[in-house]
Amino acid sequence: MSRTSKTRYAVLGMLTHGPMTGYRLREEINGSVGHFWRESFGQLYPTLAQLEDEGLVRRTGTTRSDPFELTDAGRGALRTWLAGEAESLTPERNELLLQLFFGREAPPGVLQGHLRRHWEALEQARSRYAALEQLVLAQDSPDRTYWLITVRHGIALVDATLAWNADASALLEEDLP
Amino acid sequence: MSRTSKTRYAVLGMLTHGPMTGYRLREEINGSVGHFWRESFGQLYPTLAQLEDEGLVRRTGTTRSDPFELTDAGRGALRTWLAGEAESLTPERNELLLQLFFGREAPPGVLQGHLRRHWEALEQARSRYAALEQLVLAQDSPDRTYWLITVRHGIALVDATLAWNADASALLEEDLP
DNA sequence: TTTGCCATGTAATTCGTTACATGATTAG
DNA sequence: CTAATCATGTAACGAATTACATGGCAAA
Repeated sequence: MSRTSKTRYAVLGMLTHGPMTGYRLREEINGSVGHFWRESFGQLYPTLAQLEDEGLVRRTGTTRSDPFELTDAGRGALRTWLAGEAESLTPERNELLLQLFFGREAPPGVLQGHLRRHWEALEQARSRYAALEQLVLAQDSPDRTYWLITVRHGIALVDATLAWNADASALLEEDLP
Repeated sequence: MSRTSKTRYAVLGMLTHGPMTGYRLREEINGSVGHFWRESFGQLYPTLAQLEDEGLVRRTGTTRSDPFELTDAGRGALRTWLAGEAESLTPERNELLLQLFFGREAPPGVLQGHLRRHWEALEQARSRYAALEQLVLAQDSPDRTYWLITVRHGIALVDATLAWNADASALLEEDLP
């Protein structure tokens, strides 16, 4: 868990793409950076209210469903965060790895099964990334390079994990006799 | 955040290596699987107490500082978990990627700086993994293969991330003019 | 007119970390 | 004797998800 929430920067950042309602904001976030950053309403709305209080964000109109836009202060806060160093992420808990680590206790075969299912999930993720990459490459936006970089990250990790998965399966096989 | 805590399985699993106190347990966990699973005392002790209540774990002696050992029920619970499918992990939030995604708003040069520092951290992680791998390879334990698999996972991810980092830097350079 | 989507919010709950407090034992 | 390490626990806090509740509006 992060020491302090970064939800605000996801919001401020997305609003550089134009005014949006909270609802839309969440769709955009989970749609575009969903592979490494997701937001829930329970997190989003309180954050949005706080940003409004702090004057980093304002409604473009007067009704409750008018979209929000970035204020100058908001853009400033975003740039300050961008210039700062990201908190190094604490190692993520990986349940599959934990199972493998204690694999000696597992009935024979189940680990291979786990790896096979994991492989299939990875393959699916791989195709989603491939499609997303094509989409980004077809873009003509000043953001294109930045978006491409984040997609390539996902691809790099999935490919590495696929290779590892195959390696792990082979190691398990060798170990059987 | 995971739906239900898996701390208990880290504990039960570690106790297959022999009786241990809570203190020791935490050292062992953070030492051996620390690259993908860490525990804090605030999490560990209550979990241990609960496991004792459920009869999955018992003190080897009568004093407060006697180590815990696995009961038959505990080993059974561990095996049941091992046979089941791991919860698929929700995509981890990655602050650096978020910064890169909104990179258009960043002052020129800072992103390259972020990537360079990230590179250096990765290099350090890489050497730690290399050392750990040698350690595991030198082992002669029935667990060796399983341990190796988890170390290789770390290596695969770090290597992939290093390659991506270089790629990202290059993309940013191209984008400058 | 009713189904579904857009939109906003809150409450309950869970997970987890950090900080704090305490005491026993051991090494110097 | 005293500092470090081993050992146990709790309290405070924060992040985040899930579920729930509400209402407007548009299309079928």
